[in-house]
Amino acid sequence: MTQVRPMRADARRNYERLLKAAAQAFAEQGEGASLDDIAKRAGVGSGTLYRHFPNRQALLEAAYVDRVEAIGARADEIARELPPGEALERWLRELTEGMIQVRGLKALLGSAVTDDGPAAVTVCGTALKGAGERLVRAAQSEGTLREDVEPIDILRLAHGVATASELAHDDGRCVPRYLALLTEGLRPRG
Amino acid sequence: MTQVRPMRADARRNYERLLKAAAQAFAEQGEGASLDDIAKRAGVGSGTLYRHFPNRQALLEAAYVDRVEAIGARADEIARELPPGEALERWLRELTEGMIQVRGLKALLGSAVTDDGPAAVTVCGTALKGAGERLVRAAQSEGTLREDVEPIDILRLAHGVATASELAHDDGRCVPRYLALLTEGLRPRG
DNA sequence: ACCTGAACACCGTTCAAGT
DNA sequence: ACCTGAACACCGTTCAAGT
Repeated sequence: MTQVRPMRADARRNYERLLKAAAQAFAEQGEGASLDDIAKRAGVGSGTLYRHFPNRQALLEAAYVDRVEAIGARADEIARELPPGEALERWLRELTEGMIQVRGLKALLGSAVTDDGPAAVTVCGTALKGAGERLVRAAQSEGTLREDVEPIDILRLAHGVATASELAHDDGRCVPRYLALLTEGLRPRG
Repeated sequence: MTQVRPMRADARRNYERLLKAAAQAFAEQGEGASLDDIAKRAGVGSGTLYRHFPNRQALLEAAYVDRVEAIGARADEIARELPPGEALERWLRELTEGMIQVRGLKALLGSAVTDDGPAAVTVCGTALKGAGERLVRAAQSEGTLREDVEPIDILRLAHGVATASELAHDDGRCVPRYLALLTEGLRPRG
């Protein structure tokens, strides 16, 4: 195990300022927000940003982990309230709507569920796959979800539905319809 | 009708060189290919590129119209060979695979089917909507496609499936599976 | 150990000067 | 009428100098 020495006080402060500034910037301008601008907002040199976050992806992930983990936790809440099939549907709707409403989140989740070489294990990715896993298996045991579907498929398809809905430029009003088509396709053949 | 005066010989030549260079660059590097690089490949000043194509979107569209129109034409060919429901499925598969195999095409088709203000009528968009329209209506009359689905929905969803498949990084090997789920969901409820 | 900000490379876009 | 390429603004990334 690698010992994580505590950050120096100024480093820790800068780190947190960067996260806050990043969350704001991404929410306002989407995943493409200028990194230089984020450093400026945080009152920090651009080099400091790179010291803490080697690339945009890392910053995006750090800025949104909490939110993604909350989505993961929602899966368990919902599972307690609804029968498996409905729970999965419900979670997928919240997930998809989140991707549309919170700018930058879709991009993050996209790369979190991407098979990109061996190092593709991100915190967000594992959180989502874990949450999806439980819902998927439960629905399959119940018999309301096809057996030939993996959690990762569900996540990718949710991303696809979010993308398709975005093309409509109607603030996600067609999400329910597109999701209904998907969940219909996901039912086991009778 | 606006009379289109023929271009001056050198202009016409540059225009074509740009198209060729653009098609190459987009195919190699995706829709993000450097415009400056395209101008250089075409042996032309960067200002000339902007004179002919006001923005990346215009260039991308011009470079790929032929290909998109070919996809549109395929719709009619397929419609002659197969019953409506199967024809639609088949066309969707070719469309989706095209978006994955030809770099830059997905982005173009995405913006071609986007509702983006009143000026969203692009050549590629209308070609695709026309082709989709015929297949969709035929399948609906036949009773193999839900009535509450518009051609534009189909195109957006195909884009979504392509996006979802891309996340797998397996060169589109999961396209058939994801498309099968979609077409299953598109069947009328019995 | 960490920060700063100048420096560099690269890109999109405009426009004065040229034919 | 059209072309060229320098000029400008902007961005990501690196790194020498500083504390």
